[in-house]
Amino acid sequence: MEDERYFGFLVSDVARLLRTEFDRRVRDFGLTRSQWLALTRIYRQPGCTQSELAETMEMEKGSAGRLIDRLEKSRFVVRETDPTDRRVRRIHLTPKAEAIERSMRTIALETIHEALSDLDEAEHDKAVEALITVKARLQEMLQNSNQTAGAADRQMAAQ
Amino acid sequence: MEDERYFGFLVSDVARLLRTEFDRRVRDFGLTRSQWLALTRIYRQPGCTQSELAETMEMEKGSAGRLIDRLEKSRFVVRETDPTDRRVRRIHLTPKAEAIERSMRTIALETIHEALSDLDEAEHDKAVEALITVKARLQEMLQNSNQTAGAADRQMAAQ
DNA sequence: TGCATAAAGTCGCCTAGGTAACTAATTCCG
DNA sequence: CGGAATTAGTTACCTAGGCGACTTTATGCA
Repeated sequence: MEDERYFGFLVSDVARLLRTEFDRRVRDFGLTRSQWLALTRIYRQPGCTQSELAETMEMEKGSAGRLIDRLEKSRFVVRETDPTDRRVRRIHLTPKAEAIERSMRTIALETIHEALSDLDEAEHDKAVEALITVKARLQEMLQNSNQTAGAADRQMAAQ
Repeated sequence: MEDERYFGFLVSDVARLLRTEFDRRVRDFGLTRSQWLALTRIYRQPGCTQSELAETMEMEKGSAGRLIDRLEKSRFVVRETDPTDRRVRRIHLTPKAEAIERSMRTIALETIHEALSDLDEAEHDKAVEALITVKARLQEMLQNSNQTAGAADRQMAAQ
């Protein structure tokens, strides 16, 4: 099938395979790739709010909230209330999470290193550049379709 | 955050953004990117079995089965029994699905074209080559981790 | 000050996909 | 031939993530 060469298919396939492989390698740690991604973000931004986390992970706050639910249930994070703003819940890692942060990062680096082992440095750099370019364009596209949706809403509401 | 440059994060982000944008554009058609991907496969392989579809889509047969459930509920495909093997269910597109096949493909091409519009042809080709390479490596890695780990494997392989 | 608007989270509903256990049908082989 | 192993599919349970409605709390402005 010649659309094995289509960028859209390829990038989705690679993302899925990467996630599956990584999840297999870390299953014994009791968390998943998404959860680990969240942990690394919280690790570098301790006490962040859920909305901030959603922002840096580029996902909906509902999805981020549920991710945190699971992390909290597994005792990797705790939610703390903010004394100055009773809406927000600040996220902190537990010692348990901090203890495995390094091992998880090692596994992540090993996994990606192995996955990329057939690329030389120039090919890798080119691919990263291309992905950054495409990602930026997609973010613009999504922002636009968000705006048009919002504009339509406002029109509807005005009537 | 400097890991915006990490291949693993980038490829996942691009895949997710692409899926979200495409899903937004085709929502009015009543299906999703995954469902459309399945339709294109069935279009070129009418009467395929669910296992064959799972194979070409590189997913578990359980996931493929549920995808077909939804497509069947929306009247895009029908399951037919095979007279020579009562286990299998052969999938066919309905006229409704065939009618929108072309429009969906157009939207897919437009979406990916727009997403890639900041890459020149050489950059695009390089990126596709890199993704093909990485995908092949990941498939090998997954195949290996599928095999039950341990010395038994190496014994098997040695024979 | 008071009210409208915006922001932070939560929840319900949806699709998507993996894993594992299970049934039914078929094939393989002694 | 008959029993074991394989294959096709379904199902239950899990995580992940989008979308929208909703509540609670803050903020901004007349």
